[in-house]
Amino acid sequence: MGTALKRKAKKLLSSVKLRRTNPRVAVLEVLLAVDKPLTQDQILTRLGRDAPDKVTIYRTLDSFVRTGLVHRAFLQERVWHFELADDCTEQQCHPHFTCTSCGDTHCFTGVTMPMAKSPEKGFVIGHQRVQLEGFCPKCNPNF
Amino acid sequence: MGTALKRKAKKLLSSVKLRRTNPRVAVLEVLLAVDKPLTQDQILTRLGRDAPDKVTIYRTLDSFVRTGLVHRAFLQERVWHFELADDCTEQQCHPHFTCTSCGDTHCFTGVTMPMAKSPEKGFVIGHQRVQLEGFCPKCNPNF
DNA sequence: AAATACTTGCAACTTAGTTGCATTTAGCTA
DNA sequence: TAGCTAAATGCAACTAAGTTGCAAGTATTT
Repeated sequence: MGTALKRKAKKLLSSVKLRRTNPRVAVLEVLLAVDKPLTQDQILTRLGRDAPDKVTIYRTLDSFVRTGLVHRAFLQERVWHFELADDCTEQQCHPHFTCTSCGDTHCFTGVTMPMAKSPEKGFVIGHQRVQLEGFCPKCNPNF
Repeated sequence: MGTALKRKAKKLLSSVKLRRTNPRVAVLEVLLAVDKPLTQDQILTRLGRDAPDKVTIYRTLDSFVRTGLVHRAFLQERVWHFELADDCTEQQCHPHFTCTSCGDTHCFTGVTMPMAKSPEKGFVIGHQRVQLEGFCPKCNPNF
């Protein structure tokens, strides 16, 4: 893990007043390095040999979500995906694309979607999530 | 359960060449009556006293999804929601709204969203899903 | 009405997430 | 810098929703 990432991770932790523990720095480093939504299990795998307990990762991510450092991006196949919350507005994140062939997920960061409008009075739309499915370039047969 | 619904359910079953069994008719009746996404558990509850086994409901819904009668609308809190597939296009369904206060889900059937555009060559977007969160009229404090 | 392939129900399993509790540790204070 | 204390960790055990295997039952076909 690069030292620059480590430094960035530590800075982020103190910015939200979370204790700078090894598991937290490690998990945050992974998310900073990858910069796309990962499941807890994927994070665990990437931490490799000396990864903390899965419960620690669970609670670590929970603390990140509580402090707004990280978003629960979406639930796919009964698994939460987590990603850094940096470029998301209050109302919506960028769309997420999942390849139905290889299962890989990509952030469509540059793509903006208009907010849906309530069909009738009384509904307050606080947050909008857009999920896309299809083939990624790697799995696209005519590409 | 109304006899009209039952008749409609039976007709739908034969239209997709599925055997007309009691559990299937019952589950389909529930979905026809409610006309919004329900979880397997919600369906089980609505069937009440003489509901079939939860595994039967699981497999029943599976057969409905296979034949295109029903959509898996989305996964919320690790639970699939199922709804009739009638008014959905190939590319997208209507947006779904979930109240963060009472947890109730509504279909925004009248609301259309533009399809997201791929940010780079090679991605094929086959399906788009839009999820909304906020307060429903019942839970909206200023309504 | 009999044959048969499809359905059902039960039990047991899987997986991701979650909780309780004893132990350890980061960051504060003296 | 040592000691204190609240916060964080790891282990084990639990939960919920979905899933599979298999024997028994049933809808459709002939």
